[in-house]
Amino acid sequence: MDLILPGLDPESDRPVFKQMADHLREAIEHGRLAPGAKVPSEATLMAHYGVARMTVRSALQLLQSEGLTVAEHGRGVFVRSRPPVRRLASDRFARRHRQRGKAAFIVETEESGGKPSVDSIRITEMDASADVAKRLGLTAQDKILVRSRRYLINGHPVETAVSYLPAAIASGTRIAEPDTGPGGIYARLEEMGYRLDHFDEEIKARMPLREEARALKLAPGTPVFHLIRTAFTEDGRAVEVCDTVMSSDAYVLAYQLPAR
Amino acid sequence: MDLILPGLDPESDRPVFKQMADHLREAIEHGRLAPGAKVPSEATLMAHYGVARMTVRSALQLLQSEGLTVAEHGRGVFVRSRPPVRRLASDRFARRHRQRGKAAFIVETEESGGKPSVDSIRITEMDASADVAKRLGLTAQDKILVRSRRYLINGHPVETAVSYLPAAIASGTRIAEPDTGPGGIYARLEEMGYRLDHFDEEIKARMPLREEARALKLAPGTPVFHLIRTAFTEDGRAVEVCDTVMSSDAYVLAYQLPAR
DNA sequence: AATCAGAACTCCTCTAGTCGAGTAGTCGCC
DNA sequence: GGCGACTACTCGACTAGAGGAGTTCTGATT
Repeated sequence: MDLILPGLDPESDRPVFKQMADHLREAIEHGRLAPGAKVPSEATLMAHYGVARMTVRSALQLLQSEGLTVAEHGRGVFVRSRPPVRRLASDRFARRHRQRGKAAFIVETEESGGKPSVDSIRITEMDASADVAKRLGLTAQDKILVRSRRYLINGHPVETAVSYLPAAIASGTRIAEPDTGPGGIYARLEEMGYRLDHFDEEIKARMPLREEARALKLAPGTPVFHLIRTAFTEDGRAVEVCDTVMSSDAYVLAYQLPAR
Repeated sequence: MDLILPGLDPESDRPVFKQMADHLREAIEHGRLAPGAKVPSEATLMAHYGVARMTVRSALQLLQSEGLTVAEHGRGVFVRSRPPVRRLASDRFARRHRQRGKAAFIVETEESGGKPSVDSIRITEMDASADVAKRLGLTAQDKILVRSRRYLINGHPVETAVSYLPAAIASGTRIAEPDTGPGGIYARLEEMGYRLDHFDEEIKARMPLREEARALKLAPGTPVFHLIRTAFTEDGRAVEVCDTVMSSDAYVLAYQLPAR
């Protein structure tokens, strides 16, 4: 733990706390402070730089907001170690996977050696919101079945998802029950005659809302993927909209684009 | 500007500055503080809540790190107004677009009514890094042509991109010149006989590095998309890797996934 | 040897101020 | 009318403290 940090540049007009953050950031990026390593304590940094506590805290705050460190009350500040990421391939909703009998999330997680679980399953019925109605080609009068749940890997939450389906299709079916059975929602839809053709996915990245940060136990400085997927049948009808929020450091998304 | 904020809850064990941030966040999310509106000044908030200046600043800092507000020195703190987003469709690299003679970025931006521009074009040649070599199926000995540039819309930077191509393919061609000509790199590759088949895209979201934040003039609390695209020819050869960093609030990415 | 109490160390919240610097409006002078 | 000085207001950086609460180590006691 004998990290060597440069001194401050009194000539520079860069604020002291930013200079300090620069030094630490540089040490992290060059591996002198490895993932999981302990960043010098506030007291140590105060002494080394000869500054007040609040100045040290500003520097540490900056690094934390950049997602480089996490502070643990009573223990110290540590360099973030990125958790193993899960790769979402573009063929993840292919029929051949669906027919093997498990939901996409379960299969993928087990294949990569993790223990998948799902909790907070809630099913309600409500009027369609404007956005969902538009995506499903419905009007505001139409009823919607709403299925929300949270996905975890090894007990660690990574994703929340809310599916919206026309009540006319899904109400009273197994889709409206907590356990949708082998292959999940999409397998049930196909059994019911809605042959799926393709999905449209729309991806945004942003900082999480407060509830999202809580639900996914996100460290400060972790953005989320906000993904909205619409499922289309072979006759061009939208039958499901799935709105998911994913911890950005648990996922890499992968897609294949045609060049022709 | 007669925003009404609740008082503090002395019973709560939630820190004062977080309670204040909650109030302001709630006002922003419910539109009582509209995008572009001025958040009450530090002095006003000090008086309203009866707290010290640093406490007010902690609350404002929190909102800023969540990407909800921007502070302007000497003017005030304002609710962030999201810039118009550009949607990247999954067919954006289809041959029919390429053959119309302009690069994908230019066409799309003009279609959505913006003025596209490209700057900071730099072309170098170097040894392949391990990651790029692997993606291109080369060894560390192979030379790589590196094309980096920055894309702007209406003078506002939105994306930086670095393309890596085997020097054996691209060196000495128009791809190694600042202006790659109509249709861009991909059109040149196809002219040279490399018929493109598909692209693999890999998407991560994270907080920007310092240089990225500077190059894209990102407001604090804005994550970036980090997208790595590999171009494959019809015979399965990787001919280009493009590493791009995009301001997350300038883009929505859209993809189509097969269900079969 | 095991356990418990305390000390030492960590980060967290908050106060009460100082000085600095950018912005914008007012008001008087030319 | 135009221009500059002044002033009030804004956020930015920093100091020097306080008490609190969670963690870890250590040493004494059983």
